[in-house]
Amino acid sequence: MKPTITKSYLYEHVARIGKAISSPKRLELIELLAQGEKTVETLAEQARIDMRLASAHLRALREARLVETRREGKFIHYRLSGPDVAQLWVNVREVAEEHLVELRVALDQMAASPDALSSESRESLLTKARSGDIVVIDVRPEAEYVAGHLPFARSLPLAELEKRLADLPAGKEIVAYCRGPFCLMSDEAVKLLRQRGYTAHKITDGVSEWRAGGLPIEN
Amino acid sequence: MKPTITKSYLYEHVARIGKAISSPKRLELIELLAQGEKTVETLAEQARIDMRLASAHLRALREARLVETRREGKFIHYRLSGPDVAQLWVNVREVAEEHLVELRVALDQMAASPDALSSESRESLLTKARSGDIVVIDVRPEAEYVAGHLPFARSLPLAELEKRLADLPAGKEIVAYCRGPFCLMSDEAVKLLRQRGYTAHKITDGVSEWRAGGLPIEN
DNA sequence: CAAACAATCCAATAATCGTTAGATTGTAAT
DNA sequence: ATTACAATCTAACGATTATTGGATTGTTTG
Repeated sequence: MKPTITKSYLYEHVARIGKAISSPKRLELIELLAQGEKTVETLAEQARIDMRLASAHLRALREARLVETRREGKFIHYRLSGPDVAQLWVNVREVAEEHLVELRVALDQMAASPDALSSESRESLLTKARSGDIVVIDVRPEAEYVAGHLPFARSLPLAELEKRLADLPAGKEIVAYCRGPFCLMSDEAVKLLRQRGYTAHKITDGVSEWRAGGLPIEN
Repeated sequence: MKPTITKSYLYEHVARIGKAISSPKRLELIELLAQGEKTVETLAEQARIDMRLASAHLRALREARLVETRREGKFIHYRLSGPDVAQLWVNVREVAEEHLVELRVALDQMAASPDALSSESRESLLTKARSGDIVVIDVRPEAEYVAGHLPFARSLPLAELEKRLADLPAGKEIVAYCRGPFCLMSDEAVKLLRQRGYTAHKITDGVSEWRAGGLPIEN
């Protein structure tokens, strides 16, 4: 017997996606997964929550078909089920930034340098990076750099920045980025670099924002 | 005293948007509001729910700053607080269609003619409409047509279609549209037109989908 | 086979949400 | 003022959700 399909049945399914992104923890997990495939353990550690809680939230995300899994030995790797999921996260975050004043003031207070990029400055950044005029560094963990990074960027994880300062050319302007507007690693990198006499600033774009802006990502 | 701003505080605010769109009824209200400003009464009637329930859901949407209000006499008119909200609705719906099989099969069962538009076919539809090769009819209530409609479309509400058939040229191909992929008014219009000997089909695009496709909307 | 460990499952609690009913507010018309 | 009516508010319920602790599954390693 065929189930009666009502109009509200359609909205119920779309609401499954809404429910999945209605929890702060799950949004954080999505943002982390937008940086690349990760194990439950890594996700729990990076989101600073219990592994069992992470597992429960990932289950909810999987039931909404926003994430998929792959087993490798003892580990289960989670990934977003498509680039449209990362795009959705960016979209929701942008709507929130546009309409929720509290979020805007919080972002202003947190970020040392707001430096939001318009699409023109994205292009000009790309040009300057290509010509070697500036040095773009990716301060996320190396695994995330490997999974995808901005063009012409080199990997220089925040944790290793201090001991690998020699890798950076002396006179050049440094541009740091990390996971996106909510990530503070690039701020810390800029702070450290300026203390050491470098000319450095950050951009709020992460890989997802860059891609959402229509620009290419390297692997 | 300044509140301590943690990272999770940011995600909590984004989750407010997620919570707002985590209810089927609220999604339906958003879709209705994407057709233009409406009173609570109209929304309750068109969503087929009690006005008090509609009011409660609209309150939730207003607290998430997705809708705004305007008073006019006894009536309170609700509207989306920006075009990005309609765009978000389209985005969430598309993610749901992409990943939730149940939704896709339900849509296939409901719609007589699926006819999803790619961006090329949108352009070619526009060309044919401009040249007068086809007649595009907007079968939504007239108020929604007035609030914004596809280029070259004429208003012919489903409720009046039968008695206004004379308005339609005899030999021409008719293309009907309504509120979007979840709306069945265009299907009913096509059914009626074919019974009367017209060559008619529908497109699933509504105003929001059309705009999300980067094409212009007329007023 | 046993030990170690990643990850999930199960059960229980507290908190939140959706819905309904009844009472109340605000505006316009008589 | 009184009436009518759009809309909101308040209270209450049952249902759902987030979180935690403890037990269990599945895999690798010795």
